[in-house]
Amino acid sequence: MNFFEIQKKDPKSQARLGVINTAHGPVKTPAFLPIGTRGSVKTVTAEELRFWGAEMILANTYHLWMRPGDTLIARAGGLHKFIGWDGPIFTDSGGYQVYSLGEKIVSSLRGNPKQSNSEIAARSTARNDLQEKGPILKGISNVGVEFRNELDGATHVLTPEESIQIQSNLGSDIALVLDDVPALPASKKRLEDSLRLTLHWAKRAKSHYEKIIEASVNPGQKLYGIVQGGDLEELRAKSVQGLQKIGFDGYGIGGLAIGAVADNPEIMYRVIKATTPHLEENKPRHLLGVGYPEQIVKAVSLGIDTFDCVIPTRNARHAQLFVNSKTSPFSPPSEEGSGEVKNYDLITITNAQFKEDFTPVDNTCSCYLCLHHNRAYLRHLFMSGEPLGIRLATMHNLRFYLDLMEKIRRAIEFDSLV
RNA sequence: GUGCUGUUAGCUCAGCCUGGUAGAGCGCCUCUCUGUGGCAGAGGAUGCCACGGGUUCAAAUCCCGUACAGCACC
Repeated sequence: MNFFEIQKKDPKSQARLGVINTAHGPVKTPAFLPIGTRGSVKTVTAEELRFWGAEMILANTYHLWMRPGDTLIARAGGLHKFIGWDGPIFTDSGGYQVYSLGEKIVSSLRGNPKQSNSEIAARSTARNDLQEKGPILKGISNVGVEFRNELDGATHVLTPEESIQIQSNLGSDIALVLDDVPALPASKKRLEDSLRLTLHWAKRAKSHYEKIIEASVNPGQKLYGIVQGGDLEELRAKSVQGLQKIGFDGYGIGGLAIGAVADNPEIMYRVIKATTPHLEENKPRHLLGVGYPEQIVKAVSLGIDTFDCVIPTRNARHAQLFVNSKTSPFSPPSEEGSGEVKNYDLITITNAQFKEDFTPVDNTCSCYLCLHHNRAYLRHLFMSGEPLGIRLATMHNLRFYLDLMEKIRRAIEFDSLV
């Protein structure tokens, strides 16, 4: 049985319908992975996730390393047993924290919705500087990344080997190599340096993986390389070549859900378009950290197989819910440009307009929230700080995303994607 | 009944002494969030300054009275 099997290719796009066969079972693709950074998809149970159609979840190396510790989890019998989820688990390498923990330092630079390009550039420069010499993220070097743990103030160095070792102890089904995630916009030199480092780390990660995989908590664990290179197409191609030389079971495509790229998805589409043709067809492709529903649909059409993103779960905690609109999910784009089709509204349930709205959040949805409660009640729960509001909203948004993936798979099957 | 203190934004209060037509915190309203941030931030609305007189070029501010509240004493 191959790790990845393509069942059908869409005749009109690069989309693929397939199955990833992991050591803990199959994952139908295209797939969305709910995020459970600390070994928990916030507020929901494994049984609920499975019921809604989640087949694989994502957990985070860095956070579990810090607490409760990967060796403790290994003693518990691995992450699957520890958290009570016997389905496939995908682990991020900690590479993103190179970016996100630097981000925390410059939080005062965030939050302005209408930023000029120069402001975005200033933020990116600040982040890149911090990534090199910031107080929490003390430094990136050939060796690895030095973090100062916020929990106890101690410094820890995460090396490519350590990241693999931790993921081996966790026993995830798909592991990622440690990568450097540069903020965009960034200079060509910064991107070249970053890519050189990421490839250097990837080689060391693979080498360590080969040494320890037999004795790992999960010997069936697969390893993905991560394509970097910022917004420069030639660097992305170079990145793919470098990874192919090392040899991986699949690919993460990184650095496309942050900063200037998040603000302008066209960059993301351009980079994906320039990347996927270089990748082997029979290896799965994961787009790290993306995204909004229309971005997922578009990325699938460009040849992406799996996604993970905080949006459905985090936005739920921030009172924002996805609601289906009347238009067909895959009707042709009305305007030229991205080819995105936005077929939903993102409502903020705390808005005063819902104070006396006694209708369901989404009357086309069959989740627990929509079947049993109305908007006014959900708003009340949020306004009162009742935890149930967050939980119900999380359930609804995950249901929305997992339904979207089901619709996408069906659309590929019946040639009706876009 | 007498004395003292108080009455300013939805709430809790600052400003009064030394006059120049109002502030804070919370709440409320809106926005932002892409390999997690139950976080954080940005912006916004709201006042017959208890009421009635007076002094003054000008009163939340000084003076007099009234109402209401709290405390103390009868």
